[in-house]
Amino acid sequence: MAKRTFDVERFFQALGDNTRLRLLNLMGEQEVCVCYFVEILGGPQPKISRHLAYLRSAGIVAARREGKWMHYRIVMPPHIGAAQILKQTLGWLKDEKAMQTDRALLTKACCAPSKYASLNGAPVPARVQEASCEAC
Amino acid sequence: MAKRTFDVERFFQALGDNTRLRLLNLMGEQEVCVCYFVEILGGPQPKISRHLAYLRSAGIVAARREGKWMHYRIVMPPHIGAAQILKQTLGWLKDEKAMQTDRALLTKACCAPSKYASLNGAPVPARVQEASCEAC
DNA sequence: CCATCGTATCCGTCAAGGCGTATACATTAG
DNA sequence: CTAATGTATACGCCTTGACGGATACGATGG
Repeated sequence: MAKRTFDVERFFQALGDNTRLRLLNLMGEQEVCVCYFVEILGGPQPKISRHLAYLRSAGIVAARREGKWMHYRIVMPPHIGAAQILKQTLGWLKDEKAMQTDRALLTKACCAPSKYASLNGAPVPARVQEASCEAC
Repeated sequence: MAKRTFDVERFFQALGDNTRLRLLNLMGEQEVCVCYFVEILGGPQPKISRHLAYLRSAGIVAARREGKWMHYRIVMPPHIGAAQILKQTLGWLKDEKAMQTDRALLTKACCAPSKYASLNGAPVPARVQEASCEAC
């Protein structure tokens, strides 16, 4: 189904777009529902979906369906070198101011999804569900 | 002259091409003349030149003229995160079989440039010049 | 069943970028 | 000066991919 040899070019190309970097940053170690991406990044939903499909085709993220909601999470590439690069990139994104803002918005949205008209009843990301949510 | 804010997208896009990865791998820590790139990668010279220009525009390599020869070397990006990614990428390339082959060809070419018809009189890369050349 | 909601894919358009070929530029040799 | 050599850019062609908008799909609820 997937490619048997990891495509290095595709991997770096997947990282070469700011929207995709923002998506990866929001996922971090947790699984996030598409509706939050749409809410936070603000663009039209097909745009988000297309970038997620790109990341999936590059072997960087995986999707899981839960009812009508799709959850995306980062998966480490089978290639050791690429996995290290990806980890390092995620770590560096955490230091970027704009990325921190995105993450803060995600935390807020997950703690009070009812505040967002379009997110009523939306599932909460896995990691946030367990802890750190009473901090809000 | 150069961009004052480092372009992250451009940086990753620069790494998303196998020809450019091969060029970076050949440079490693040493300065290499364009004629060696052409010799080893085998393609038409304008192709090499265009990829080098791309790397230069992304702030990853710098050029130095010496007579009619141009020497290219890797320069660490001003962005700390990007610099780490670049270092890690270079380290991983050293483990790739195809990349090792390229490096071996460069060492051979530098030790016996007269064997290559098109390289007569070509300048030898800085690092090879100093040491490790009697190993051939 | 049909309606609705979340998500994915299709469509046309456009810009970026890869390629080969031809040509321009820069430096040195004669 | 002109010729030759190393390198860079210009050109045309083609593919990839980003976008907005429309539409299709999939699951749930009535």
